[in-house]
Amino acid sequence: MRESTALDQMICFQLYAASRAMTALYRPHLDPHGLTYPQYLVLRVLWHDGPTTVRDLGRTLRLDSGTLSPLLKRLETQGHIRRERGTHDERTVVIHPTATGLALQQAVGDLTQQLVCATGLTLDELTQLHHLLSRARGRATP
Amino acid sequence: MRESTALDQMICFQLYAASRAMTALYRPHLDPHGLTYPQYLVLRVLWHDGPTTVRDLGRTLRLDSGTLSPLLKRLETQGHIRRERGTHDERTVVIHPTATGLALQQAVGDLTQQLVCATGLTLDELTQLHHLLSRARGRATP
DNA sequence: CCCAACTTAGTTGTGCACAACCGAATGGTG
DNA sequence: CACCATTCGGTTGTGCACAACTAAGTTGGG
Repeated sequence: MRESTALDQMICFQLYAASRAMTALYRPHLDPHGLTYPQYLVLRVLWHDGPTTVRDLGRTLRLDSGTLSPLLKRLETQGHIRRERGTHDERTVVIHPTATGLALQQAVGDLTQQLVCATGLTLDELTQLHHLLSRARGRATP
Repeated sequence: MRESTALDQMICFQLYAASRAMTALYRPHLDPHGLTYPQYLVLRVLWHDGPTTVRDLGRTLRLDSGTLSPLLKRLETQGHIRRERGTHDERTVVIHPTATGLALQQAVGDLTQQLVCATGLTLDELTQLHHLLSRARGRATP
């Protein structure tokens, strides 16, 4: 089992390094719009799902309020989102994308092709990678 | 190409989420020793390679001095490492593991088995994942 | 030899992540 | 109704990441 030991260690480091490398690939495309990668993820959820509570954003992105609250405050300052108290449950806060927040979807555009090219992986390999990552995360975050 | 678009996006998010899930798996094993995951990575390099310059640590872990300098300062405060100016090139700083730093290798022990179990991936799948992550990162960080 | 270009490590400032905690709102139970 | 555990969003404090900059040391070309 000697290889396994080294391999597992490397997997964890590879994940850590690959994740940072990917966000570095996004950076030059997001920077011109004043966005960070986590902010972009939040906007993607809003573009796809419309107004969303802070709770649901946290569940989707697996981030807690300690991370989301200041991030949302920055997006609000930039005018991309609007906060609104929930009506029937006043504990909740609903995040609405504003017109400028929605416009960003077109402005940022489709980053897919450039990133697929950057990795050099085939569509088949991307599918495999997606499958393995889902499984790896499956038991870890039930 | 509709699937490709969604897939690529998901890959990047999956990497991001999987990486955080993995460090979360390490946390309970490292916390008792007062270590964070990046600190553990630094120590692993020192355990494996012996005294190492800050430059080489950065190259190996793909972290810059802005990240490493304060991290190493904390490891030094904890008594796990010692800094020493390079002799023939006084710009360099060589990081030496101390006795307590080396002892941590035994204290932390082998986290492999528990983490392999946590993911539920087979050895074969781990090998695939390792391969794909290397390739994905390959062109991104030449 | 001398100086300009480069390398190395460190500092500063911003923005995540996450643990720990807080107060307000909610909802079930006696 | 009164009580209390739970949920929700926010704040605080610590530790990465990374861009931009600095200062000290090194090196090669004139």
